Amino acid sequence: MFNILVVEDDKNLRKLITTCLKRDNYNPFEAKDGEEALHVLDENYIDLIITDIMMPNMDGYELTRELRNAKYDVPILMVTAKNTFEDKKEGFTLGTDDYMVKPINIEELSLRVKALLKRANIANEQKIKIGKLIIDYNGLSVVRGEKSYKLTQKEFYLLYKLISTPNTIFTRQELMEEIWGLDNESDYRTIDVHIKRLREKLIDVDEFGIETIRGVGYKLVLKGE
Amino acid sequence: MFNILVVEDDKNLRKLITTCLKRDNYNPFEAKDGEEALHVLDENYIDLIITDIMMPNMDGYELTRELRNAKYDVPILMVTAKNTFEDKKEGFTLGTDDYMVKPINIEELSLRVKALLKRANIANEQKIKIGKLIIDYNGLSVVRGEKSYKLTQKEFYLLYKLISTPNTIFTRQELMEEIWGLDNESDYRTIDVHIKRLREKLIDVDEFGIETIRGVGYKLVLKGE
DNA sequence: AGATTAGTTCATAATTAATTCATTTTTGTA
DNA sequence: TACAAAAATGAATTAATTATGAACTAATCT
Repeated sequence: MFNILVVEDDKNLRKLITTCLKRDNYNPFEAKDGEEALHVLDENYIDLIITDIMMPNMDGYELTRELRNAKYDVPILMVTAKNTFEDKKEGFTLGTDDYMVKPINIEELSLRVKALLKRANIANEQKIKIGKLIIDYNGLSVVRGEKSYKLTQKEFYLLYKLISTPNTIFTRQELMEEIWGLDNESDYRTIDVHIKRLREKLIDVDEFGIETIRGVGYKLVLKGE
Repeated sequence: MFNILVVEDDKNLRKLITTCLKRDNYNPFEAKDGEEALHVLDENYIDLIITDIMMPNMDGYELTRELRNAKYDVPILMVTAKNTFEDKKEGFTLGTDDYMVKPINIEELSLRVKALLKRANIANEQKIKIGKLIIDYNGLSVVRGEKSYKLTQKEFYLLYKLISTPNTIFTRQELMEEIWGLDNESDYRTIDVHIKRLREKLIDVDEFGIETIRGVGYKLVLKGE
């Protein structure tokens, strides 16, 4: 599932686009200007950005410039009423990937999003972002900045399961069936040991914690900053 | 210097486009329909294709279909008078990357070509740079300043695959299918041996390292600079 | 043909993940 | 507070995977 950020100050258009994206099985995020977009990007892993140009506070050009300066290479699709060649040139020069002129055909937008995702080669990225932490399914690792915590398969899948639905208790049986398989006969203590090792390895990760619910199972809780 | 193939039956437009491409320091090739395009592609390495849709013999749709069927992933930009949503949908569905409606602004075409090449870069760029290191596809070597590490074909392709998407684990099966071919029956230990030799040869390259993910595969990680 | 190089296979050693088990610690509650 | 149940922990064990050296085969060059 791809995470797509829609940056657009016109609420109606924004809703129209996100609705369409949802229908196409994307996971849309919203921001009403560049500044808000940067915040969303800080907290979430985003696969593609659709942005308007003219917006209050920080416009689409500025947003694009900021991102490219920060070597952030996410595909960007500009959607705007500005139709002169100079405007397009400005957009492309700043590093946008595609440019559509309003009024846009929402279906064409969908096609272009798909083409861009394909070309950007992010066909199967699976990452969960929590603050500055990135849970990287493809790399089986937890990364924050330079630091990378290496987990083993079982450890990672266990963490991934817990973190996919935070604040929800999973019984040992559920975890066992999901990660070890339905027929597995292993002792439930095995899970305890893996939980222990996870806690140990991620001792200085303060974005979340794994809590024991006595008599029930485990849950992962996100911690406020 | 990028090689760009222009497929267009209208001679005037074709010349206009190629002239513009030359001015932008691209190396244009020409074809007047899909069939001719296939011949050009047979004989030359092409980085990007600009194609009309309506042409005699083989049209742009058919050309795109042929190429994508053959798993030929070159970026394609369609330029056409067909402006209905259905036409665009057809184009994008077949696997085109961008779509421009005639009459086209030749300068915008140039911008879009540039954006596409940039985005497709990883796939077509024959050299990858990492700090002072250059991974040279043509020379099958890794070069830093004066020093050059010579790799064999298999070793190089393996490294190249891993380094094209760093921090991502590739299973032995994926690597085998990609480098040895889908039908290959070789032992997975073969990969281990090549990995070993790579590590050996590149022992004093500290820009990256190849990590074993036990039970999964291998991944290449870039080291902090 | 003979020599050189690249690639593969194989047996064995080394390493690591996963599991089990025994013991200690924690927790809820009678 | 004491007790029993549950969970945490450390250590040992087991099972599986990977690394490695060397032999072998195939391909290429002279």
